[in-house]
Amino acid sequence: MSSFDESDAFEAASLSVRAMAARPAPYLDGLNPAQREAVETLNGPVLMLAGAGTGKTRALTARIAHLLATGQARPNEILAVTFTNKAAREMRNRIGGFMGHAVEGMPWLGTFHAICVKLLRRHAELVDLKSNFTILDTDDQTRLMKQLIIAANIDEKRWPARMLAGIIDTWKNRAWTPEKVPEREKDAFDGKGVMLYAEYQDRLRTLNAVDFGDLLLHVIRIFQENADLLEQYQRWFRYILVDEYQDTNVAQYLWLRLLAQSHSNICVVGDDDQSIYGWRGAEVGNILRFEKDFPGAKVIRLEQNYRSTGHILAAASGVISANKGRLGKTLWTEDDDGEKVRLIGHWDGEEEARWIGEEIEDAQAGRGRFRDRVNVRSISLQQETDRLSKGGAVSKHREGDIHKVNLARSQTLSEEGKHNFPIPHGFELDEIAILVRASHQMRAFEDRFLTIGLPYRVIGGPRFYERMEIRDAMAYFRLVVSPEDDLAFERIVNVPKRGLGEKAQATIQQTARQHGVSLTEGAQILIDEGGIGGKGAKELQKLLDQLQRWARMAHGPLRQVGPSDDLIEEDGARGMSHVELAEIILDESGYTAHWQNDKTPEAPGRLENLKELVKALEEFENLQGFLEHVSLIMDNETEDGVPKVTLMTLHAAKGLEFPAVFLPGWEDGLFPSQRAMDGEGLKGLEEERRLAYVGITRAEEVCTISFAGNRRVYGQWQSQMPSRFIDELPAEHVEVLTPPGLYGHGGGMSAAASPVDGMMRGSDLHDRAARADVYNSPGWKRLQANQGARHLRQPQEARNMVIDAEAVALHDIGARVFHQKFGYGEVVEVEGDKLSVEFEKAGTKKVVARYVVAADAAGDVPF
DNA sequence: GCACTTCATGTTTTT
DNA sequence: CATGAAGTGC
Repeated sequence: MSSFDESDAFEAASLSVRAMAARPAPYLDGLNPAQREAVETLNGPVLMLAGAGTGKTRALTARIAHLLATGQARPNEILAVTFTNKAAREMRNRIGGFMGHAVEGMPWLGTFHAICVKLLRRHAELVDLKSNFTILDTDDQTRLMKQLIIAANIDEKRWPARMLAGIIDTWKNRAWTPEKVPEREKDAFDGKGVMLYAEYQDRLRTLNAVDFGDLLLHVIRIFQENADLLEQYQRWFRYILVDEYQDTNVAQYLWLRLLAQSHSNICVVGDDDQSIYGWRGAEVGNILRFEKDFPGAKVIRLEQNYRSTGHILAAASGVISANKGRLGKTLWTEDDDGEKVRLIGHWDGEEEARWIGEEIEDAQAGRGRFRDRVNVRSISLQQETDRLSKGGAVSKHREGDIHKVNLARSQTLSEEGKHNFPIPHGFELDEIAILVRASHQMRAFEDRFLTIGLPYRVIGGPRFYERMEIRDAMAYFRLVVSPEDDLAFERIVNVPKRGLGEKAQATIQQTARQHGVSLTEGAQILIDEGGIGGKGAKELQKLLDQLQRWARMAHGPLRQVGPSDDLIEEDGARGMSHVELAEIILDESGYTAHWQNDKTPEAPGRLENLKELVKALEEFENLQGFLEHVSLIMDNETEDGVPKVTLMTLHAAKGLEFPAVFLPGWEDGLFPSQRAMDGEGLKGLEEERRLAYVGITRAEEVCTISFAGNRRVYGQWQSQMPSRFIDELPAEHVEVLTPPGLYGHGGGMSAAASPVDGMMRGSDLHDRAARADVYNSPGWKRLQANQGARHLRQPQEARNMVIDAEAVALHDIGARVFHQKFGYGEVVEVEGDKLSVEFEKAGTKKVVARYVVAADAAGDVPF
């Protein structure tokens, strides 16, 4: 569990304790006046402008608690919409905390999509669907579109399916059905976009399927075409709350407007400065226009920030103030100024990763510049006790209104208000995050952290349910649950290989189409007609039989349909759980074996994932329930309890907070990203700037921004200019650290570095040019002048050299060594200061010699 | 139908 | 550079 989750859990728990003390309205405790107003203004439209870290979720959940506690609404009369399942879950938990018991009901608290699924299952027939429709994910969508593109005889290379998917998605975000796509967009996709869109919708209807966009659009259509039904729901949802309103797209806006227009009891919460999903269809305009859309709206600004120190907040405000057309908020804090935002330039991306790695090690151990760190910070008692108790350093308990906290020196403090806590140590790893603009930037850090054995976790990346093996397995499950799921059939007919190649599959398609049946049935007909022979026919028949058998097993008590003896015997297995069934399916289909026989390095991991999938099944009643769940939920957080540094994109970081944040790669072209600016011009730049704002405001205590003078982009070394956002940082809130790689080396950097490093650095000429760029940036100069550069520490290279000399001498081929992360192994190759080591558990890895010690000296690792 | 090659491509991604 | 998709040869 990450830090924010835990602190929330604690807060919820402690609040529920208060509730039991029978106070009248516990959810009002500790709210500031603005929050309180937001909670108590129940009727009419409310726009809650909540800046970063201003207790938005707190206010939102308290508002719901207030609605319930005052009897204004019953739990099922509140429609509360979020964007993520995580946010919905958190809200549910918090309300539970306020109310002192689990919230029964609240069936309409969820994501837009989850709520729409619910509505659509009820009224599917109104849009020509059956209520058991399947929800396609992006992969299914593109495959389907690819078929349509090929069928329409369009060059699939010039007009790829992914592009069409993107276009249609954009249209759906704007609530454009094929007929409503405006004239100016009609030349999209070689002029065939609209046609393909219409065909795609047709295909979906025949497949009894919808995509994510449809969930919204179908419901909108139902409401528009059935006034009585709409009215019913308008009456039903007496109060509407929307989180992250700045992220809503046109379709979501229309959806909300339909439901809210009768009573206008709609409260939206958002921050225009944190709108970072414009490229995905989010319309900042929705929040900017709210007062016009809902006349008489009360605008409440939450401006007191409880998260970041003064300097951090001021730096963030300075950057965002460059944007135009903001609703405008002035964030302030009672907190101390704290440490200034730290800014540092590096020679290149690797140096940057190396430096951050060392900073983290120092911070973690309370070493180096963190050694004397006694950070006095005003925070709430809960936060502090929670923070410290994670390290097992303190115990905490309550006596009435008094918290007892046993720190190194025992302190007794009253519960309310803020206190100054000396923090006599650095940071735990899970209090540190590195936030990057693009996920490929993570690599440098992963490489580095692996080498030095620093535990890290990557948030985002390929998600669990998007992985090939998981999708394959789920296709099997889908097919068992609904044999007419053609997309699932296509996916797995030949996985594992059954000798059913392109040709055979095309024949199945053809047969199915001729008879107007599903692929499963088509395949059976094909076999019966003898249209397919040999090994393929045999394998196909086997698959079809298996599918039927699994389906019977899935349906519990069997009707007397089993024709053969062994099927009857299988009936004995009717009490079988869906978990066992899943295992059987994966086994008998040969899918497990398929990966067991696979010798690629990923195979073991994939098998591991399959095991996890089966484990995840346990939480559901049956396969159907599970499939419904995963089609909407795509999150994936596995925790092993080891504190780790978090690596993620700025986008993924929205809504989170960390005591220490590193923001690397602030270079023009990277951040702000060139593409964002090319595509959307000023609009794109402003969104990038909001991203910068989001990044800085994630930090509670220490925020470190960095850039590199050189970076390898697509294999080519490029010299980089510091980001224009660096120019926009208000100098008085920034401390410039001298880049170690650029200090005290003269021109002899390449020569002084190790041979390997020397090679990686490229020519001297290039070096000089790049260095000039770094120092010529206006922002850099200004900051230098303002701050006066301070010497930071001994240059990195020089420190390493000494150790390297020892390390290289120590390890020869054949030596048994120990590595902090990979364990014991044997040196198989030596190249300068890099060793190839065959580890007993981790396989063969390249590591830097100084991070490995002779096996018998494993006790005193030199870091 | 499969293994090996060449070739283009290269943000962000709540559901 | 490094990854994935499409193309080529067996």
